[in-house]
Amino acid sequence: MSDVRWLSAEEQQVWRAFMTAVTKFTEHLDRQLQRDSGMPMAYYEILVALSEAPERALRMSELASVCHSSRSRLSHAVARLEKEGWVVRQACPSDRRGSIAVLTETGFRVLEQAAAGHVTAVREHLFDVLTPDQLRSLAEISRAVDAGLTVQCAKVRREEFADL
Amino acid sequence: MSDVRWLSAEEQQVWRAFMTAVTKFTEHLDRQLQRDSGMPMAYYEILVALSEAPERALRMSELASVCHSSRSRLSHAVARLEKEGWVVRQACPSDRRGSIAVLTETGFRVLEQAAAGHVTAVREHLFDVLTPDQLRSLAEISRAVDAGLTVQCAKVRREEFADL
DNA sequence: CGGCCGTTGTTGAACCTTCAACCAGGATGC
DNA sequence: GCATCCTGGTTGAAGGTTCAACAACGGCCG
Repeated sequence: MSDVRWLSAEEQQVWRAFMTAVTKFTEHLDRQLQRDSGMPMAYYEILVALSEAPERALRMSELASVCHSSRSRLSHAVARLEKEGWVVRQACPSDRRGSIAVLTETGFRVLEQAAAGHVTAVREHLFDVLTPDQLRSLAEISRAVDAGLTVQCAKVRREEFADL
Repeated sequence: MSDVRWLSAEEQQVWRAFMTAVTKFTEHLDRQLQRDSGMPMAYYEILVALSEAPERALRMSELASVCHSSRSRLSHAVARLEKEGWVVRQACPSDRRGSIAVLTETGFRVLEQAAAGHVTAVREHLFDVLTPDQLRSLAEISRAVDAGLTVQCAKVRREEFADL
């Protein structure tokens, strides 16, 4: 257990700088959306996903995977979005278990409004403060981290299988 | 209002890759800590901050600023940590409004345990998947984003003053 | 001193997320 | 057909965060 590879002083610096930036950044975006459009970022992303889908509709499970959200979370979220009148749920014709979330016209207009402020904030605090080189790096880094997590999760799933 | 500088296709790709990576990464860390040590990452960071402070003690307001946390959040969090016996609150001798959070011996040991798994996860999914060059980039990028947010917040505060 | 304002910290309500439990419907094997 | 298992989706409770309101204290200036 004591064979932990602790972080060096420089590594700690990088790590903390990273976490600070990410925390402040996402907090800023979240607050902006909440203040200007009355929804947290997770809900905004649900609306975006729906708006880009054919017919502006997606099955709950697909929507969950597109949004990197758990089924449960999505269920609660869509319930709220439905109460606002931004989304409606329809029965799925091909699978009677299924539920299809559809973006309403009202929801689409709300999304358009929200997008303006959100994109502006993203540009202002991410794209405007980075050089083109840094942006390319960020893309690479993001893909590497994502890939690392995906591999790891596959490995964990294999181990779970091994347990049974 | 329509003078929004929307994102180009490439910019959108970078933006989504970034958000996906960050979301998955923080979610992974949070889940790891919750599972193995029974605390969310925000609470872990409170314990870390206390452990590094002289006497392992900090005033609530300082603790809040070190952890980038609101007073309210910290108050709730410390209440929970106190219930676990990991932290105790003492009156501040120099300022009778003040409250001082102190890490207990139990809390310190819990933190040591938690740190092993946490640092391992961070190394595995961040440091191990990035090249030294990418790490240097990431540090720069983080600092740039952080700086951009800090400037912006200062500007907002000035505008609030202007309103009055 | 006494009034006023800013700071410190807590509280409760509302909201969001997580987790475990659950129901209903498909899919598979006998 | 039916027993079994897996999948899709919802629900309620527990825990975390946010926001607004508040109480208590310090600091400042008349």
